[in-house]
Amino acid sequence: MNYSVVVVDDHFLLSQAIGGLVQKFDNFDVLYLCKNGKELLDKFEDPKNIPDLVLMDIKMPILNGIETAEKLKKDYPDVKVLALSIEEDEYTILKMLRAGAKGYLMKDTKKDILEKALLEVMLKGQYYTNNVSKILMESIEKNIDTEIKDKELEFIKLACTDMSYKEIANAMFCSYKTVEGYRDSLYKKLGIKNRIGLMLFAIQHNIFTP
Amino acid sequence: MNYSVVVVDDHFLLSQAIGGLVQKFDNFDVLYLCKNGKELLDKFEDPKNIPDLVLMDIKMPILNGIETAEKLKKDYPDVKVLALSIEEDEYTILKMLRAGAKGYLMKDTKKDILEKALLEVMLKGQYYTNNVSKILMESIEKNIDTEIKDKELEFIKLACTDMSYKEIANAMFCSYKTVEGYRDSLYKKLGIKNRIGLMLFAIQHNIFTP
DNA sequence: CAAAAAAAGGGGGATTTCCCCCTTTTTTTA
DNA sequence: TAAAAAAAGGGGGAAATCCCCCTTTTTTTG
Repeated sequence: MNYSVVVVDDHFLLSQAIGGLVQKFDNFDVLYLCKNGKELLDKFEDPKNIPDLVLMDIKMPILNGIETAEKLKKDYPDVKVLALSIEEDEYTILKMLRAGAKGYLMKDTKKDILEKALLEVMLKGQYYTNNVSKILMESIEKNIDTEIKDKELEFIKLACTDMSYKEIANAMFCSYKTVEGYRDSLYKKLGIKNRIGLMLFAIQHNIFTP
Repeated sequence: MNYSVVVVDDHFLLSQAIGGLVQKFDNFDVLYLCKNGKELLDKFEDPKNIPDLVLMDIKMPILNGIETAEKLKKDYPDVKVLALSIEEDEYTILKMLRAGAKGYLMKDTKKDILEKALLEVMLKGQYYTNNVSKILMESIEKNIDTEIKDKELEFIKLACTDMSYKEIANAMFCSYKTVEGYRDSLYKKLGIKNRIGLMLFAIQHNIFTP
């Protein structure tokens, strides 16, 4: 009996391609494809649509990968989730793993690595590439008390631009004072003292890639 | 008759190793090794010490590669200069080429590339690796009127640090107002409006590598 | 060598950033 | 559901940054 897999990705071409690959693997069958998390959860209403493993993008419209993974962890804890994304920053990857993903693959992963990852997740419960393991290790070493909120992450990315805080507030649809709040809280918890320090932090943690 | 080569580098181990490589090449002989530009120019007093080609580091004590190349261009225009350095920024490479170097090689260049470069410089007058050609092309496209001075370059590198301008002035042994002058002139000629913009520029042009 | 250009230094004001400490609203959690 | 925590917003002052315009000294160049 093969393991059943569902691919969730808003880029239909990509999910089709990946579905095609998975279908060819010996121990796996593709059950169906979805365009976002909402569609997936709707499908799950019918128990025969619940797969062994979900291969899911992070950035998706309506219900994104992290939110979907959290719901799956709560309501369908037996379904394994494997994240599949291009170039996310360290904190997003970390959040996806905290949300219950058993591993994280780059979209340009070679097909035998994909097969290996699928198998390991089904057999051993998880699969981490070198990169991801490194991020995990570092996050354990350094960031015990430094969890960065979504809005703060968004702010950091804009702060790596030559925009003033006033302009950033505009872009984030919030008040200037709120933006100052994000900045102050980040400066405090990251132990930095100015915007250049924030930018250096962002580069070092792949939040911003120049 | 083989071409004669002199290697100039303050790291004696390295210049010995490179000298050894060059000696083995079919068309080249090593005349002698030098530790800096001053030593080289002293040697040149005796005409039989003047080689066909000088393979020279940029960062050296007493007389550096750029200054030496300028003197050679003036007093010994027939001697070809090939720069040999690790990870310099775009503007330093450009300055070395303006000073008369016929090409620029990374220190970790493979030995057949080194041989190829030496031959091409002797036969065709120049050798540019892909990287260097790209920098040259870009400098022609964009930076016609933007030449960055030494002190400005030094300032940019420090501005990519979380130091305040006061601290930078201290580090550069000059007044705070002078540093402000460097900044203002850079902002004007690069068309940027704040320190983040300067940092982005520095990263894009390999002046600062995070 | 004289004129021109560049480097170094400065004054002063407008703006932005930094760093506290505070209130109200929303969200979490026990 | 009540208490606690977090998010959002704000006041205000000190410091840093930005942006002019100016003088003196040094260097370059015709």
